[in-house]
Amino acid sequence: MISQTEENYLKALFILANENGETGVNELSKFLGIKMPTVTSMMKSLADKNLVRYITYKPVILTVTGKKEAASIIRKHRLTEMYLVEKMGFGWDEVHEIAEQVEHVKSNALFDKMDEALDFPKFDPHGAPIPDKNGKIDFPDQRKLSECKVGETIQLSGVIHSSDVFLKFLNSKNLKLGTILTVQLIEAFDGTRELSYDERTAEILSEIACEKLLVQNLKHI
Amino acid sequence: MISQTEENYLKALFILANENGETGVNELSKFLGIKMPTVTSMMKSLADKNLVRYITYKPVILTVTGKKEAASIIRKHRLTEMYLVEKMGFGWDEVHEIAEQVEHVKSNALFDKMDEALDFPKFDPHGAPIPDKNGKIDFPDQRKLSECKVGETIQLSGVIHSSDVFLKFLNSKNLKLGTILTVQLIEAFDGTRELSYDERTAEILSEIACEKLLVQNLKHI
DNA sequence: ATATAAAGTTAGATATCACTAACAAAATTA
DNA sequence: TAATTTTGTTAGTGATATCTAACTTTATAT
Ligand SMILES: [Mn+2]
Ligand SMILES: [Mn+2]
Ligand SMILES: [Mn+2]
Ligand SMILES: [Mn+2]
Repeated sequence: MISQTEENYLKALFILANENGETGVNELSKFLGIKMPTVTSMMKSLADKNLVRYITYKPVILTVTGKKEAASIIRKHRLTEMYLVEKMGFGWDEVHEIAEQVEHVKSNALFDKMDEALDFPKFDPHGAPIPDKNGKIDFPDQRKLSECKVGETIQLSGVIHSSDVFLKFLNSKNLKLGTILTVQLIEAFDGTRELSYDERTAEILSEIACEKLLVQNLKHI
Repeated sequence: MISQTEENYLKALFILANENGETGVNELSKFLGIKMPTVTSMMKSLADKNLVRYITYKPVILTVTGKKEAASIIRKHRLTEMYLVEKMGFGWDEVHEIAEQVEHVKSNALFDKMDEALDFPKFDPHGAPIPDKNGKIDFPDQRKLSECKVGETIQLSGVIHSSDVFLKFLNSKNLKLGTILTVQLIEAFDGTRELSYDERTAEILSEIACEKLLVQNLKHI
């Protein structure tokens, strides 16, 4: 049995993994808000359970089993968020904390029912891909809005690390997933962007905000 | 903050409370499947938090705060069961274990949404009353089927301590909440009942089963 | 190359929640 | 009333998950 605490570590490792699938103890510690010695000892115990590969002073890597477990929890989290938004009338800024708890419920049936009721969604309300039952994730062709050039027209398709403060800010600008944007201007001095979308012709967004927004090219018919 | 573990103790105390609101440590221990010394020490710690009144060798009583907390958890449990059955297509024999976990989710909004979606139900799928937000429970006028006399016609309105085995057994007999029953015969020897309902004229039910079924008088128009 | 900073570990403490073994009180039976 | 059973407590142990303080290793900067 994997405890709720362990599940949160596995999920974090999955999310933080770099290109090599590695995560430093310090990074993990900061992300979870748990002190490094606690993380170190948890890594030892996860290694004993064959969920991570861990050598002292080296970054941590999820095993195949660990990766599968992590993906399963992320799947539950994202299905829950989608269900709360689509079927229960929550806003996208209200669901993360609830999903953080519901993701630990031991019941495949519950999440299968959500999946079915939602007609097997591929993305959560923040545009993050939902892993399938085998833990496979279908990453869409996204880049950051901050990487787009002046004149480009793209579609908002995701938000990174969606804090409710940021999501409420997007609400106030009427920015939603699916919104089609054109980059009108990039301020050379501080990277501030001027964007047009809907009826808005010159909405201003800081570079920091643009780094948290994911976009895709428009789909042609 | 009340932990998940503590919540389960409070809920049990609420359910087991006798006429005086008391529960013995032994009874609690058996109900929760936790050894008595553990229960004793938990009672001390709940008393420190002012959730129970506890004097050594005396039965335990919930304080007003404790009772309120317990009712709130029971409310969450029963709303969840109702939501799973009514909105997600689960059977009444499949929801208890899931609700046992979901009841601990810290989010008033989640349960308020369920309540609203269900149009503020008064009973759960097993006929148990759902406490209101203030913890008040509206007990219906129920008695056990085993207490009914030959010739009485009543309506099935609840099941006691609903294990999935028992519920599946009721499914197999096509017994549901709302079913109208007539007691045709009570076997003097062992208390076995012969019942008629729907198109069935002589369905046999053991006394043990009848003790687990709650009925009410038919409502007149 | 050395000093400093950052990252990571070890050791030891604490809280929570469980257990067994041994004992004590209360209730029941003889 | 005395013996026995049931109920309940105390004491001591262990697992899990957290922390702080002190130390070590690795990486970075001078
Ligand atoms: Mn989330
Ligand atoms: Mn979580
Ligand atoms: Mn239940
Ligand atoms: Mn529970």
